[in-house]
Amino acid sequence: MTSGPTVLAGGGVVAALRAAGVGRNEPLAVVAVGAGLGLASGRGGWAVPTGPDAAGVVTRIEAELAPRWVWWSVHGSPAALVAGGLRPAACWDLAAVHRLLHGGRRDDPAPVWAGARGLPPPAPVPTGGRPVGRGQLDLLAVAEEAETGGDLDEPVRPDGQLRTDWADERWTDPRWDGPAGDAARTLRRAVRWAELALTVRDAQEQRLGAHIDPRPRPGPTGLAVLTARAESAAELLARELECDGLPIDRPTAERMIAASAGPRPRDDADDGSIRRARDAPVLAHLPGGVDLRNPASVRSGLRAVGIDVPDTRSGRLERLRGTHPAVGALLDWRKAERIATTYGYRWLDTFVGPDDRLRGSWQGSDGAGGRMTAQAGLHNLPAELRVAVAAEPGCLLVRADLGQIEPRVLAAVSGDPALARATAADDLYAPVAARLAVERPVAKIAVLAAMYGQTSGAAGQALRQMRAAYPRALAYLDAADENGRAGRDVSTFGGRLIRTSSVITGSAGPGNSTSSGNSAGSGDWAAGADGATVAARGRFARNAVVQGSAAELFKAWAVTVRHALAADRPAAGPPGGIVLCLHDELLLQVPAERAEATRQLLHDTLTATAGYWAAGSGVRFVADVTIVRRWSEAKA
DNA sequence: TGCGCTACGTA
DNA sequence: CGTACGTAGCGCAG
Repeated sequence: MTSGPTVLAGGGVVAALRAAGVGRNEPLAVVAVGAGLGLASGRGGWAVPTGPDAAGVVTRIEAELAPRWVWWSVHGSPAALVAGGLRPAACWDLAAVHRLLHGGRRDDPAPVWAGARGLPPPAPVPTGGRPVGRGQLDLLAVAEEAETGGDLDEPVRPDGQLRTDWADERWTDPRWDGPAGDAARTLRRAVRWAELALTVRDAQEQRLGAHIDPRPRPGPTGLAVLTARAESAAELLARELECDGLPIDRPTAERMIAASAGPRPRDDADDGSIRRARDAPVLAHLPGGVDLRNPASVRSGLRAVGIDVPDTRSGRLERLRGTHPAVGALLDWRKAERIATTYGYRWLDTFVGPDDRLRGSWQGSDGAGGRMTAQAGLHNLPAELRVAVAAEPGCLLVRADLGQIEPRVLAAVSGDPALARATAADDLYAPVAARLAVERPVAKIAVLAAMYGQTSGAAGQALRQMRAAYPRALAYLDAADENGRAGRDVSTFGGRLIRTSSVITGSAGPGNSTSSGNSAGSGDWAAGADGATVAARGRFARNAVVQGSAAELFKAWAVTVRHALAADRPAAGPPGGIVLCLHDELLLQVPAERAEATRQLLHDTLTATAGYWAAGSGVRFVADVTIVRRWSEAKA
């Protein structure tokens, strides 16, 4: 270590790594800095001055050696590599695996390191590089760290935590190198940083391997490790989705927006008159002075024409469509207004690039159960706008969705043999209905009520029947509910820790009203909450174990599809790829002549994924695949 | 300016 | 008093 890492020329890096024994699927940590790359494997560390071609060098290593790339977070320095075209087959995302093991949504190296070393999590550090949350105390801590940390080339503080000025990955601080920087020294730090990443990975894998599988399964690698790999790849996929975008037929999008919002306004005054024109048909049915964008005003306006409603939600008003012309006009207006405000010209101009691709940021795992999330409306595009999502010339869209994934996942994770038998049917609700001796719609309500915790209405009786028919599935859900009520953390099937004790969501979530923030310890968690809040936390946990496990299966499938598509990459022409992930649905764009083969690929990959994910459970998963030009042509 | 509320889009 | 998420406009507090 005193002699420093080996310095490799960019051209000779593949040969040198191969000579050192770096091979397929073998962990190889990478850190990209301005001057080049820091690489580390179990066989050594290498500094690779690349200049601006870092992505090219890494891509060559990938093509020749296909290691398992290890990075602190794909949102960190590797983001530039992905943006530069790197499309690796395998990776290990320390932050993603950290979230799997410890819950939460932290993405910065400091808590990842702390988690791997069994240290308490450090205070959050925003992009600015300064801790937040306790004000001056943390500023003092930073100063203290600089004083007591000793060697600036040593990333670990005396207390075992990471130095924050290392963790923010900006090693060109003039305190160290002077304003001009010192490229060689920065590269040495990058290698050290990569070596640390490798130690974190090893600790994570050991911890994952120690996870006791909920059900016995064949093969040497437990589900937790496989899930860690899939979650890592899902974060990578998220970056790729950000880069590649969703193909949009811009003229059609413009036409759809114009139909709802009117023509594109030339200026503010024009915008005002277009808005007034949109409002006019509704206001004609209401007394003067009503503000359509103010629910309270709308409610009093409706009362003035004899419609008395506690709120003006569309679900409530829909039933009153026939009673007064104002109702229908208002509902139609609301739909148009949604397009105009959220998915209008501003949305188009902001998120659809000159190459007619809709791009937003993606998270591979967010929220309670670790679903993927996306911005820019990618996850809540109104159905009527899907007509504007269209394959480019020479390509087709392939849409695949997992049928009834949540009850099937419930059957797998709970190990309920009767529910597992029901998954043999394409329509799971049919055998459930037969078993409960009820109509199919009732069976569906009963299953959903069990998973979501609904207690009111027709669900009550059906729920009792469910409990009798599928006791093991219901016991699994009830246990999650009870854990949530008590503030005990729960786990998904793949081993994701769901912290019921500190999650903060909306008012319906477990962290509402009186218990502001996450400061409350788990001890007074249940005691301080009222009955409704406790019940909400129970429902949250009940749902999270199913939704979260389903998210893991979905992502495992998605990244398997991604991998298979890359292996199938045509010699010439555009490669096929995933362009959208939507909880239980994949949207692919592929060359037209490959569409049918892609259909088969989707089924095969699901079989393979479910084969290990739900091994031994007897649960069948099904995908519905349609090949279309436009997303709207796929049946819902 | 920031936050809670209402509302509505998706799964 | 069925879950999760993202986005926008309004009203209010600061």
